[in-house]
Amino acid sequence: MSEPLHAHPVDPERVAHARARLPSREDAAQLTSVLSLMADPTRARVLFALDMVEELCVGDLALALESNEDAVGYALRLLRTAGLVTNRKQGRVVYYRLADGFPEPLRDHCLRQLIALTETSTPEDD
Amino acid sequence: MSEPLHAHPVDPERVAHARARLPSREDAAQLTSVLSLMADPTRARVLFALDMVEELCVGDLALALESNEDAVGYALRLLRTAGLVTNRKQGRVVYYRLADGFPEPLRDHCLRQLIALTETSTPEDD
DNA sequence: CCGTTACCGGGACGTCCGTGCGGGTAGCCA
DNA sequence: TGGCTACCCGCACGGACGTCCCGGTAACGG
Repeated sequence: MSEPLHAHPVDPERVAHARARLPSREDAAQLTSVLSLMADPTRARVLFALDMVEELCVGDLALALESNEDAVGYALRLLRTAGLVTNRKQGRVVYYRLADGFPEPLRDHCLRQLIALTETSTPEDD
Repeated sequence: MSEPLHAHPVDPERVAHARARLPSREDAAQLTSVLSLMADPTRARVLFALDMVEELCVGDLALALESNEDAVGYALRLLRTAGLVTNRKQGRVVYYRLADGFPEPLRDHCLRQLIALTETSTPEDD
């Protein structure tokens, strides 16, 4: 059989310690769903752009990212659905910006920190 | 034609501003590749666990996560390949821990901040 | 009023990713 | 030495994801 019956922990203390304060699968899923949203080049760059210039319409966003409207539109749809960005419609132009409730830790600690990361270089990926 | 020729930016200033300091696609890709590694419930929880108890072997890790060895093994393989964790083999047991070069910003600002996020609650996901 | 622009939405397709399964190796124990 | 344990690896399947393509709607302009 290949199914694990690793019935005897090697270090039961640590197992208990870890298991006790580990996020539940649901919490982890919720967390990773947010991370997944940022874990895409297009969406991440959309967020970066909006973090910098506050507000942009779809076409301009596509221009700034040097991408096409399809990709940007799809990215915005997901971000909007998740509540990370909001839109304001003026005439036939739709302006997007980071949502008011955009998680500050994400913005301050992740978005910006991670940009710094890429500037120095991430860990070796060999 | 469906292809956008949105030739005239609505707000050229902001477009230029954003485009100028936007991470390149490669940088973004590199960044998101790291994020993608964390954007998975199993891998994220593995990292959380290792951040707490410093060192765990594969079987114990599976126990702590209440997962199976297959999932954990696969997660560890990717994390190891990316250089985010290191392993130490003692007898037939392999102990894993966060790599020395584990990006501190990731650890301090993301891992822990994000755990706090899930405890209070993430943004509305309606 | 007709055409164009800016954007949204759905469907189809190719691709990647995580999981489960089976087999393989190295170390322990009797 | 033989069996068992802890772990790694490769493969095939299913599902999710992103992109392309097309049609649809609402606003502006002549």
